[in-house]
Amino acid sequence: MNNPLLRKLSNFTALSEEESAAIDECCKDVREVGAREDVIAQGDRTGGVKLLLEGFACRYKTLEDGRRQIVAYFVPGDLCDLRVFILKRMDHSIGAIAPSKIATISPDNVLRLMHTYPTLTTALWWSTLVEEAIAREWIVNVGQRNALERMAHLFCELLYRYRAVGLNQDLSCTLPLTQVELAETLGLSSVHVNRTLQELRRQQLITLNGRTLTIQNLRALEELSLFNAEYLHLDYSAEKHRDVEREGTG
Amino acid sequence: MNNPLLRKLSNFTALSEEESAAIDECCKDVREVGAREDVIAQGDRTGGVKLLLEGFACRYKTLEDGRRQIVAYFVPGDLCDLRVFILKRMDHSIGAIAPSKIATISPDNVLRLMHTYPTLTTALWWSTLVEEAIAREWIVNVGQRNALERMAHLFCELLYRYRAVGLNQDLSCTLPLTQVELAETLGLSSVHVNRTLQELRRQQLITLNGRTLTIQNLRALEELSLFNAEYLHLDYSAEKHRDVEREGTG
DNA sequence: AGGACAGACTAACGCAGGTTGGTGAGGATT
DNA sequence: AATCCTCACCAACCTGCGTTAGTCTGTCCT
Repeated sequence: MNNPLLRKLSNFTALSEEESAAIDECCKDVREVGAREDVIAQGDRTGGVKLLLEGFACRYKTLEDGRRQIVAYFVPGDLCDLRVFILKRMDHSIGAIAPSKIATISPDNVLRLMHTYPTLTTALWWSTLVEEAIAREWIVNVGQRNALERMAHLFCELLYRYRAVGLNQDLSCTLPLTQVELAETLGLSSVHVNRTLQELRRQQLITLNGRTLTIQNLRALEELSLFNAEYLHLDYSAEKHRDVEREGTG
Repeated sequence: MNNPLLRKLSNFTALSEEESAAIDECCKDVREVGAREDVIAQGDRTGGVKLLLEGFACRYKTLEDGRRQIVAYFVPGDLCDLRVFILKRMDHSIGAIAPSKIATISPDNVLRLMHTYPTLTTALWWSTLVEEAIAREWIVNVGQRNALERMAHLFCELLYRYRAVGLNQDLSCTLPLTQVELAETLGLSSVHVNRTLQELRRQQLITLNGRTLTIQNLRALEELSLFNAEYLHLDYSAEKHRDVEREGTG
């Protein structure tokens, strides 16, 4: 199973061979996108659903005066909203941050998939509900947390999301963002992002080398940022773990 | 048509008598909720879909240390997410701000509605896509705009949303929020909300009496806040207007 | 009538984070 | 090898907003 979407959905429910194959079959239309290249631009007519297979991308909105806010990250396995084709135009852009591979799934294929496989439908809805929950948490992040907490929270979220698709290395993951992009994500200036990163390193919570983020002390980072993973709704994998524990003790 | 959901959906597409009746039929289970009363609390098991018929409500998240962030408003006609029942637990709360009437639609009814009426399905998906777009815009709001712009933007959004369900009076609408709640929405302190409201009044952009917000100069308020209504995706009603214009001139 | 309380509003002060204007290292281009 | 970029990083200064600690008004109790 090298399709990250399948790995992601396995956090919600078990999928049959047939269902997995059906999804795989829909991910044949793959495009490579360079770093800092737009996948879809604000104002474009909405096309098919996009699935990030490899790389790193983001949703962002640009204000008329040039200020830019990144409103979501895409890690491999993330879909842009399943029903975008209902809307006429994109109200935001999607851009690659690292070089990426992106599959386009046609509306027809989405509808056919969901019509044929009820389990899959539920699993796909789950993934979009999680995406919405993340958006809400980001509002909390910029609205209530200070710079240090914000950044810590973002790093916790990233690690959990990479874990969910098996793309972490223990407590490390790739972080292909520049400090300016981090600033545009967190609603801070790039100078202050720099200061804040230094503070997180000074407190021995993280290290950064090159494009790799390593979390030194996840527990402490979670406490600092008041991180609560419930909003990621990784219930099934949690249950699996509990089941394994029960089997072990019972 | 006194069901505000129907008025709202009419911004996206025309609905038949039968479709309208089918929705009405699903909104029989109505509950009255007092001001500042929770409808659903964080951690609750997810039940049916909620529809606000009258009043004003919000989604909010509370951090462990007590900080609270309001992440969405509900005006009449707004649904809480159509597929919540897929998730096990609520990761946030929904609370009434003004005394409200709330209909609960069972998962069965949602699924049946969507199975029977394709047009309705699309219209309902549209409404949830708009909800997500609003959440993204709120991230931009707290991330990029300063206090004055933030509040101006919020007021513009509220007016457009009230208009979409015909509950505005020209440039006025109800604003049942306290300054503390506004602060929790905008990621500001209540003191600064007070200062900012005064500044908006000083610039003759708005007036407030009692629970009524009146926008004195919508154009200026939109320019100040870099407001762009596209994210509300009120396409169909815009098209209707264009059609009327064409009919008039052609 | 009088007390209690919620909510709008104010003043004074402090600080988190923004702004400006840098340096310096590394990588790509010519 | 010289030039150009991009990006991390730094110092000094400034300001928007938060914090604290109020007052005042209207409304609901009793």
